[in-house]
Amino acid sequence: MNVAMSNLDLAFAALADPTRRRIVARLTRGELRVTDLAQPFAMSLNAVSKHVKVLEGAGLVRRRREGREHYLRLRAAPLREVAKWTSQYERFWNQRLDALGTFLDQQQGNDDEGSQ
Amino acid sequence: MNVAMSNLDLAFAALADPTRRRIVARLTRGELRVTDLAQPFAMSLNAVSKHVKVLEGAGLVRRRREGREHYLRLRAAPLREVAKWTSQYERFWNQRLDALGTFLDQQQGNDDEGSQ
DNA sequence: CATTCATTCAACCTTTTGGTTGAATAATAC
DNA sequence: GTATTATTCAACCAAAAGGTTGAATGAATG
Repeated sequence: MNVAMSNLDLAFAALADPTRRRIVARLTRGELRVTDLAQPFAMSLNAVSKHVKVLEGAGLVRRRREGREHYLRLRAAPLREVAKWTSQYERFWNQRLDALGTFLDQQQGNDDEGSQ
Repeated sequence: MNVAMSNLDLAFAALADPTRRRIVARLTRGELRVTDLAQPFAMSLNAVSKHVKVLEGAGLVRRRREGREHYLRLRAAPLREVAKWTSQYERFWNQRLDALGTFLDQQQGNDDEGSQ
């Protein structure tokens, strides 16, 4: 992406890819080397290596070099930022819409509420 | 993105763009027409219209047509999913690393903890 | 009805993304 | 010292993303 991205931008962008979210998930069980990490994925090691670098750039992964092996560790701090941003909207969850929302519901609109 | 994406994929992908996150933020104050929405952005109306469609595709925005005007409303349910996914990692925030993590900290590694 | 206004559609363009393959580098093992 | 192993670097590629402009559609307005 663009040059100067905010931390939040970087985190969201990094997490937008499902493979990278799987990597994050796998790293909760402890450190893994790049090769270990790549093992269950149906893509080249190189591809995984790139994904790791994206996560690293977003601060979601920390790398510890030990000889030729690179151990990756989850660093969840950026996830906290994502959670913080997201939970700003808690009051809008539950479809319990505030004043305006309910008003609009009443005047029928196109109400096919069952979608998604 | 690809054909069949999960809801979570769609939500994360939609939120990866800072413009779209701004749109979401603006919609907390109530419904807006596409034109209103586009007004503060330094890009064409068409570009904003596209962003809205992405958000709609991810279920983050609901559209209500009234004559020629389209009123957009926030639908935060997908944000809840994002929050849920994210908060799986709460226990990793705070650098209070679990068993393995602390073990690794002890054997020094390359510990320049102050970054980001 | 002719205009203007609100919006999308369609085509196009450039940059980014996500993947590939084939070296290069550098540490370990034989 | 020569393989082998772990990883990155570099070049390339196709597809997607994010933007543009110009035209189409369809309501509202004079």
